[in-house]
Amino acid sequence: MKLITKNTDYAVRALIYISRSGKRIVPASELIDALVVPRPFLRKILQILNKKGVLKSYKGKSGGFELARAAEEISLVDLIEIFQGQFTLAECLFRRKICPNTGTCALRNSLSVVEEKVVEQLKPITVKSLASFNGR
Amino acid sequence: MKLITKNTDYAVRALIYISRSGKRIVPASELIDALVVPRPFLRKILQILNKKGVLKSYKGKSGGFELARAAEEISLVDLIEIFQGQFTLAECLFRRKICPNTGTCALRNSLSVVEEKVVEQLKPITVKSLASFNGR
DNA sequence: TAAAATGATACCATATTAGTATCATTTTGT
DNA sequence: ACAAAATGATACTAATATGGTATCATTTTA
Repeated sequence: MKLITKNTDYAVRALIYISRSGKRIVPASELIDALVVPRPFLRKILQILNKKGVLKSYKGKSGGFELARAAEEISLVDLIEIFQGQFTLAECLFRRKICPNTGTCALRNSLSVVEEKVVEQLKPITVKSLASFNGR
Repeated sequence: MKLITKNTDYAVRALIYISRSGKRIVPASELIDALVVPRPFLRKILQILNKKGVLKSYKGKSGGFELARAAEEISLVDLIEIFQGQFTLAECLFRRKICPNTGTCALRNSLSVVEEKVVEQLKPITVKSLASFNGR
């Protein structure tokens, strides 16, 4: 199972790049060149990040994108939830009357704990921490 | 994002049922009745569990399935890896020359730590622990 | 005022997940 | 012996999610 899809992956890379570039407004074209990512796909991703309040966009000639909030306020969980949806367990299928032990499903209960732990692990991973990871 | 797909989900339920039934050999038909799960889908799942050494099958008239190992030796990670593949990060796309910071990718490094933690969380969740969860 | 940017949106291709269908083979209870 | 009750093997279909394209409209500013 994949923890991260390409949407999220590209989003992270783009955000790291923007973060490292200082407070500049970075146009999509520059990101596409730097990251070697398919143009229309990245453009779509940037638009979503804009709508979700992660990036702020500027139209027009010397427009582009900047971080809408501080790099340390953008966590990996945020991005995963934007592109891959909220963490969920298996759908517990009550409609189909599964779960003979009505009410308290063993699997459900165990997984919701795991879920919390996963989020807890991912939360401190931010654009800031990733950007400053290796000097470069 | 979904931590568990239906394959895994049904597999878990089936294993719990078999575990609770004592050391009996349980036929697929009984599982299908009890769990209200689509017959050919569950049959396929059971066959996979047999091939992977989680269940042991018995053909013929009063045949069926029993656990191939102790319930406490069957962990949720095993099942997830059988039906959803090994935990992986995003593919890091070296072929396409992404990752300007060659060698040590910030995202990759951070995620492999997370990955280990997730597995660590899932490991103690076994068929045994799930089966004995709520008395019934 | 044209160039360089983003916004909106609709579309397509592929992979994964979920589920179905069919027939062969084995075993065993009567 | 043999039919019934089980699993094995395998091929197919449907739905959804993922990954990616393409096009045109709108905005801004050098």
